[in-house]
Amino acid sequence: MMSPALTKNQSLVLDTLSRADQPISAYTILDRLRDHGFRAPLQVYRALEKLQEAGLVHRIESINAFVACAHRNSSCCGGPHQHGTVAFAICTECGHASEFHDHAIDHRLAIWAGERHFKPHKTTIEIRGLCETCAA
Amino acid sequence: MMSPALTKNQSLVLDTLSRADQPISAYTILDRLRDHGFRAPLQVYRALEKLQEAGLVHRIESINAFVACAHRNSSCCGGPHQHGTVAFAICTECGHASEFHDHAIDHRLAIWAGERHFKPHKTTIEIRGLCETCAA
DNA sequence: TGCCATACGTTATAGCATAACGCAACAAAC
DNA sequence: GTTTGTTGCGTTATGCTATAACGTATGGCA
Repeated sequence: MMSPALTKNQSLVLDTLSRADQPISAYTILDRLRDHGFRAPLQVYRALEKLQEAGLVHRIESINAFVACAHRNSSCCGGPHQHGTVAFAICTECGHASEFHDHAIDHRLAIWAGERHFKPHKTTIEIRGLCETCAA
Repeated sequence: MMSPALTKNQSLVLDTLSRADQPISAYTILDRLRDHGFRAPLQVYRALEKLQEAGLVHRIESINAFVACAHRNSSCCGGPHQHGTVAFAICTECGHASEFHDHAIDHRLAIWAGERHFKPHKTTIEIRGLCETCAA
């Protein structure tokens, strides 16, 4: 379970995501790292791929954006990165995304898959709508 | 709740999706309708937008593809298009997508949203993995 | 008839993602 | 210490996905 240390590019991308207050696109990351020598999209996408594998970054499919894992330093759900499916609630007004986990949902999905002998690899759960502030 | 009849373009797009045995991209739809006079992506996207509003077509976010609603002629879940959130299990090997619904999951998501005063607009649930046939 | 809403067709452009090439750094095997 | 394999890096080019902005056409209705 020992992961290699992050490379320079991977650290830069993760830092950029950590500093963002909402999910941002790969091209936004690229723009924010031009001063650090980034020139091409692949530099971003390659780093993102590794960070996702390490569970440090999540991709939000419905908006083509990326976000640092909100729990990468916590011990919830049995320890870092031991948790189940990641879910997001994304405000379409302010762009903020809340990450959460729900074991009951995981369980229901596991039951559905088990009954049909479907082997899940990656599950996406995303709610788009208005956060409390923006709905008011 | 009376929807206007589909336009010619909308019918062509829906027919194309109904004939496909798996989700297909907007550009694939475009290619399959060139013989019917389609020339530009917007002709497809505009039809897809209306079909989605009518609940006849679903977009699968994780693969940027579209599929005809599997239940558009059924009376499950209290009648046509009265059902809750649509979920998909997509086989990354053969491309097939199974549409399903789970009220328990809907309920859990509703609870999460309610506690945080989040107003859901559209919810995405997608499991990518291997179907029984492809996993064997 | 005039107005309005909706759909349509076209061109252009924006935004997201990967293929394919070669090079560099580093560690394990010999 | 050289070979070899793996991983990451940089660059160019390309492909796929989606929408902006314009004008036209159609049909309902006052």
